[in-house]
Amino acid sequence: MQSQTAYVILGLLSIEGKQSGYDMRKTIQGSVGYFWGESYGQIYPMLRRLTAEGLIAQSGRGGKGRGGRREYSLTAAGHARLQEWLAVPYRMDPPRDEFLLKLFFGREAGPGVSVRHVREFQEKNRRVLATIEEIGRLGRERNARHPHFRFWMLTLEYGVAQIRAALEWSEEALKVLQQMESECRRGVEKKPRGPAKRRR
Amino acid sequence: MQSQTAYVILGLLSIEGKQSGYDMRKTIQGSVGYFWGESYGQIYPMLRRLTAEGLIAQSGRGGKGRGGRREYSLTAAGHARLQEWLAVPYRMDPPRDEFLLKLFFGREAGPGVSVRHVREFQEKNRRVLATIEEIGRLGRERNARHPHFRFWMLTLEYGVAQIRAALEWSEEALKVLQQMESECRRGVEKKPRGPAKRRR
DNA sequence: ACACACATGTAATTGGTTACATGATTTC
DNA sequence: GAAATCATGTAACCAATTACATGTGTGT
Repeated sequence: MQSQTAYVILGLLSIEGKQSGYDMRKTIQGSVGYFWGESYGQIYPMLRRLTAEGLIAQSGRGGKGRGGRREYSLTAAGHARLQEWLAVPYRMDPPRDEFLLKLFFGREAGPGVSVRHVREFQEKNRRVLATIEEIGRLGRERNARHPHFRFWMLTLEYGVAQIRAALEWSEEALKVLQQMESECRRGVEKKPRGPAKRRR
Repeated sequence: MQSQTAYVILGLLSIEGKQSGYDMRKTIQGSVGYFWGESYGQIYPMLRRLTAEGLIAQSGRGGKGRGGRREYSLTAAGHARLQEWLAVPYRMDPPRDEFLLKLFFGREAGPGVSVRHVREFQEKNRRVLATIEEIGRLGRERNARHPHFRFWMLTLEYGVAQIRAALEWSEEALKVLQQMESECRRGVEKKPRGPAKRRR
């Protein structure tokens, strides 16, 4: 299927014209960072592969041995390949959410533990929300007339909607869990061996 | 860090008492399936490892060579390990959303392509919503008094909230994209070589 | 001269999917 | 006894992170 990393790179180059591997990582973090990540360990080998396949090419200095900045840009073939990929239905990669997993098994550890997780969840989400909004602010300033702009805004708004929903849910979840916590405490007062809280 | 798969297995056994690898996969699909997946290729090797580490043990028939059902259950050590893991803050695994990626680069292919993706997105989400609601229905019928029940409901409600937000967003997104599509068409009428829509 | 950010790359390892091969049990 | 489904397992492969090693250019 050729790693998705390949297409992030092609896509990025289609927007930015030319970038180095280093640039790409930065750009990714500052634009799609909240829903996509790439590590250098993925990017550099992929740049080689894409060059070998003729989908991208180095602008300017050719080999130049080691060290030094190398910028790449899309070839016609690369551009075609990107468009092909865009037209293919996306596949959902199997979701894995450790937060929900821990919450699901939460009974095993008592509500207090889950309360901590949910609070952490709130904080993380608020931080991500701040990042997204910052990305949006920068984008609007600098790119409002860029032809890609409305597509970017759509992804941004999606992120915002998801996080808002998550935060609203988390308030309700906290209430439920705190309710359970206090039941648990009362239970323990009345009958110390009551609603087993620890030790199966 | 020892694969998360290990903890799904431990967690499952803590709830179900004893299960075979085969059971586990089924159970996972029918409970946490919408936010977690496991393949046999992960489960079986992990069952060996966990047995070797003494965190789970085979109930009943010991070796018995090959073939035949093998049920496992938690050992005291396994139970302790699960609780340890539950208490550790969860880590967010780097998100990767191919749908958003294709939408982000959507300009490259024209709004029509994105419209298709968003429609597909709606359908997928509606299907997942149906599954979640089915899981919820079954859960309420069979487990409403189970001590884990309220934790399960929390994860379920989270899923529902996320999907509802996604669907609401998708309606707005469609409007925007369709607006772009019609602009695009009008543009093309006026100047046939205009906002390149297809064929690089 | 030194520090620091910029920049590229590789090796080791893990995590995971997929496809395949095979055996056991039930049901007709 | 054939078919279906229950059940276990392995091998090949791919994707990805992490830690490490190294080099370059700029400012002080």
